Amino acid sequence: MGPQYWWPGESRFEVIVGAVLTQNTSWKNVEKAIANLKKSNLMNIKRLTNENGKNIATLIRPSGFYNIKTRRLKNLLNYLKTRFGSDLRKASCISTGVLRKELLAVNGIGKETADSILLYAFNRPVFVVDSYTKRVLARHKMLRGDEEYDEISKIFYESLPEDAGLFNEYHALIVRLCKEFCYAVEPLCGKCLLKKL
DNA sequence: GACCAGGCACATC
DNA sequence: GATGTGCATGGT
Repeated sequence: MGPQYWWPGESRFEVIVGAVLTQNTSWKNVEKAIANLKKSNLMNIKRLTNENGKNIATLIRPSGFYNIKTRRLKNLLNYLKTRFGSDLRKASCISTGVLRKELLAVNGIGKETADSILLYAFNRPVFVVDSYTKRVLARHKMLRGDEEYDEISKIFYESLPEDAGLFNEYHALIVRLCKEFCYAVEPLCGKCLLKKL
């Protein structure tokens, strides 16, 4: 199906911001929040780090959970500032394992958000397990349903070569599958049945 | 008006 | 360790 060009974002920093904003939120809403930040010239690590929380919260409002997401962004920005002096290029000399551990230590950054940042912002060979991933595996009876995050990612690590580019495309295709075809809970919902006919 | 969307932390048992 | 809950908007 050709390259999917993921993650949708113009810069590494934009990917990082989007990873937090999209927590339990549709990407459509996140796009509005990102557009607001860009309009205010705040899609920049140093400027956003120095911006007051109240204004950030107002701008990211469309993405929902705006107060808690503002706090999470602040926590993450604070880590990036103390660790890299807000220069993301400095992350290149840190091992993926260490980077992941540090990201997970930031309050508000869980496994999926950390892995999204690692893969899509830092190009590390990490497989992202999100609700799309789980849905596809579940529909193909590859999950019982009570597996933990690391247990699910293990399926991919044990089946695929460790390759960031491959993991990127693979996950993007899983998402495309979910969006273009019916991967809801039921085997085939009425709407998709009609579409098929 | 109900339900859902690319989570996470925290309280409680 | 497992389960429940708050966080909030916008689209269908």
